[in-house]
Amino acid sequence: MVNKNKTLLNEIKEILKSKDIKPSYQRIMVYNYMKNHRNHPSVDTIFKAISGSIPTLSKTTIYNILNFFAKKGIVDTLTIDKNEVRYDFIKTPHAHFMCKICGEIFDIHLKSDVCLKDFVEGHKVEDAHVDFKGVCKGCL
Amino acid sequence: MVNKNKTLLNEIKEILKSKDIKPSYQRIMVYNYMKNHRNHPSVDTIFKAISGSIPTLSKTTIYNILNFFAKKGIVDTLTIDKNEVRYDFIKTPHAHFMCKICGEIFDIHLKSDVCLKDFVEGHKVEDAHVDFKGVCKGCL
DNA sequence: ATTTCAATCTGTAATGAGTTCAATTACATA
DNA sequence: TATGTAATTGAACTCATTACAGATTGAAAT
Ligand SMILES: [Mn+2]
Ligand SMILES: [Mn+2]
Ligand SMILES: [Zn+2]
Ligand SMILES: [Zn+2]
Repeated sequence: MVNKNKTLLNEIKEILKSKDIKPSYQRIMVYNYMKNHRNHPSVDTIFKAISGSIPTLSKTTIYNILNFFAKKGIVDTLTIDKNEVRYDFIKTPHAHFMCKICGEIFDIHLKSDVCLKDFVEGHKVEDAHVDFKGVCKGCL
Repeated sequence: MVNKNKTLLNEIKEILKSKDIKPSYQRIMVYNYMKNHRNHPSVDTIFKAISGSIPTLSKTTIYNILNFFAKKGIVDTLTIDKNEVRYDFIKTPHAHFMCKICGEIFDIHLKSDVCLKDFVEGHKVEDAHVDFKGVCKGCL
C-alpha cells in the first residue's frame, strides 16, 4: 500500500520531468491532488487538503505552483466563481455548471463546438469557456 | 440641449418606476451610464465616470445599485475578468471576448443556443455565459 | 406645514483573495 | 565539499468587495 503510493508519486515525478518541471515534493503533491479530484478546487481547498502532509507548506507556494501549472497547460483557470479562482485538471474541452446554493462546480458535456474556435470576429482565441449558473440537481 | 437631457433622465425615471425601483438620482445616473456605454464597465469605471456629476457619491452606493440592478435583471454580472466584476446592460444573449493585453471586453454574436437552455444534466440554469479570452484584433 | 418612518446613501472599517519581496532552503553540478 | 540557481517560505502589502452605523432623502399621514 505504502509502496504502491510511492510508485504513483514516482510516476508523477516522471510526468513533471517530461514537461520540464522540477519535481519538488510540493509540486508532486499538488499534481497528485488535482489528478485525484474533480472538484475544481480553490487554492485554499488544496492548501487545507495537503498541508497535513507538508507541515511547512506555505499558501504562497500553492499560488506559485498553480500559476506555473496553468502556464504549462497542466491546469485550467476557471473564473466562474467571482470570489476565488478555481482550477481544473484538464482532460478535454467541456462546460461547467456552478450551483449558487452549495458552490459546487460540475462538469457538463455538451455537443457544442464553441470551445474549439481559433478566431472569433477577428480576435485570436486562447481560451474558451462555457459556464452555467443556477441551482444544482442536489439543491433543487 | 439641457432640456433634452432632462427629458432623457425623466424617461429613465419612468422606466425605473415601472420596475418597482425608487428612482433616486444615483440610480438614474448609473442606469443612464449603462444605457449609453457598451464597455462592460467595472464599479470603479462607473464611479469615476459619474462622480463628477454627484460630488458626494460613495463607491459603496455603486456597489449597492449594481447588485440591486443585477437582482432586478437590469444588468448582467460578468465574471470573465478575475480581477473585478464587470457589468453588462443586457440586450439579448451573446458571448464575450476579453483581451489579455488591453483588458477590453467585446460582444460576440454567435449562432449558438447554449445560452438558452433551461436545464443541463438535471441542473436548473439561471445564467449562461460563453467567454473567450486571447488577443484582440487591435492588439494582434 | 410638520411629523413620521422606511428606504437609500455615505464613509469608515473590516474582510479576504491574491501578490510582492527578501530571506531561507533544496538540489544539481563542478 | 563548495557553488549557484531555482523553489519555498512567511510577512507585509494591495485592492476589490462587504459590513455596518449614522446621516439624508422623500413620500405618506396627520
Ligand atoms: Mn471541469
Ligand atoms: Mn456584452
Ligand atoms: Zn447545489
Ligand atoms: Zn486588446
